[in-house]
Amino acid sequence: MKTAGRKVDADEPLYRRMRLDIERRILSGEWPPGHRIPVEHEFTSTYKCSRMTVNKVLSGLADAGLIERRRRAGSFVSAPRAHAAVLEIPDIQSAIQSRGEDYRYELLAERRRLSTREDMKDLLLAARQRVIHIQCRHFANGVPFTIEERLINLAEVPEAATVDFSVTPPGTWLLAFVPWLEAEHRILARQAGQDWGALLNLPQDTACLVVERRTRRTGSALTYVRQIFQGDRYFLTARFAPRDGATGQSR
Amino acid sequence: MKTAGRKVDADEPLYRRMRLDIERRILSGEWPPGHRIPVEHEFTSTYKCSRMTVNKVLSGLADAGLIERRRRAGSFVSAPRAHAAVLEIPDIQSAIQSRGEDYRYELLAERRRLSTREDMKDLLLAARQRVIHIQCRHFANGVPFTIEERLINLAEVPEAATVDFSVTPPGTWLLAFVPWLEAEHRILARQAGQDWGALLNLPQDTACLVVERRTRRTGSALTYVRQIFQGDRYFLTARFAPRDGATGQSR
DNA sequence: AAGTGGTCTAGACCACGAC
DNA sequence: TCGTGGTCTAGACCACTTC
Repeated sequence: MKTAGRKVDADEPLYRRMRLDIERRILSGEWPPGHRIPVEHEFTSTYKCSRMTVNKVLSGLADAGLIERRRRAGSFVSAPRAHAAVLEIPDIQSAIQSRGEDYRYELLAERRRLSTREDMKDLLLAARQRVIHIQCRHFANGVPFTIEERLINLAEVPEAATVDFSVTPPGTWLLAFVPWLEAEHRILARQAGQDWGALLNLPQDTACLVVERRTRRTGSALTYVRQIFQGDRYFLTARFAPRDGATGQSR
Repeated sequence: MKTAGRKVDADEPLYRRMRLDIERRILSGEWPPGHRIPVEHEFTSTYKCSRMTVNKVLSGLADAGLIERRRRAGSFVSAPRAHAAVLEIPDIQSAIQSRGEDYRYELLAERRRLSTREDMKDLLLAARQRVIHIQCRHFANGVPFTIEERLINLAEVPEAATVDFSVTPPGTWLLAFVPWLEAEHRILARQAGQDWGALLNLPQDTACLVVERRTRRTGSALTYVRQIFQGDRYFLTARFAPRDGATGQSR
């Protein structure tokens, strides 16, 4: 075992150059969907490296969905999966402040109660639980930016009972307090109507963007939130790169 | 080098069990954000395996954004990044048909022209190019489902000049023809207005969901599309799982 | 200076599945 | 059957960064 160590060929690790090479071939269409790419052994010759290194690259491409690997058959360029995009839905407070705007928060209503039938559906509850129901409003530069309606499941997040939500926005508190969750989102458009119009200071027929999110660990949801934005004042952006991007910009 | 080969401990490869173990600790809050997790060498003892195997797991967690790794300092649980979600934006035709509904397509207008100033912005063109401008409509069970306005950059996709878009929906053709692209999405809400209302058979003030997408390889865009949906008839769903999900459901 | 992760090797055995 | 990928080892040297 003489070994490694020669490394630095161009300051860029071998596996990354290999990965980019292959991605380029796929993205350029040189290797179209369905194309069988070289087997691992061929890559070890081409790049003069061990099979482990090749395997790391090809496994990564398979994880990213760019190729599919089948034993005995080989590795094939995948067909693009419609359009998958990574959507970043930021904390409202951070979003407003990061744009250099002044942030203000207002609690409109807070009720603690036993879950209604609808609450149970929103929170995926199997039985009645105590919940907190919050309605609040976020301002950017003094103008209503979004209204928020939120349920917090006290069975899953008992600490929420001790928080003063007249001061602390529930989203900000939850994000800081509860680590790493799964979330399901639903995005739709709806007319403001009387309630939303009054709260967002908009004509009743204005189109609003509605983002609903259910946040959970495994079973019941911890919280359910519906945020309403003026439709053309706020928008979501999403980006898809064949990975390296979705994987978290990396590098 | 005696070796490997003992493998099958529980039908589940070691690296996956290790990965799930660590994810569980992070998701449950046992290892909260900022927590320093054991160093690679400790894991080799715990799991009685080589450092490569541990490294594969921890590197994967770092790619997924669950931990951050710093030389000499160690590996730390990340703070959750707002809410990242994987948004699937399907091909219209597939989406309608996969719900068992009847799909119909109608070309409203097609023009071939030199890019206008606005086209250049939408397609990120540096110079004037020939483009195809298409307006079309998709029906589900005979009812207008979405209207679409699309630009195709003939400099990047010359083959589009030969396609009969009165028969083939441009999105379907592009998805099948052009492999693996990057895409940027913008999602917003807007009132129907006169044009959209007439085409979607809606009152003018109806809230519509607007999805704009620019698809590119590296430089200029290949195509730019704006799709308009009745706001409460269609919605987007997105899901975030701390990976394994975004990485492509895998498994 | 020393501990940590980053990368890599040259093997190994296994399981799957196309042939 | 046997080529392919799947997983794993027991080392190695390096680079970085904190101590």
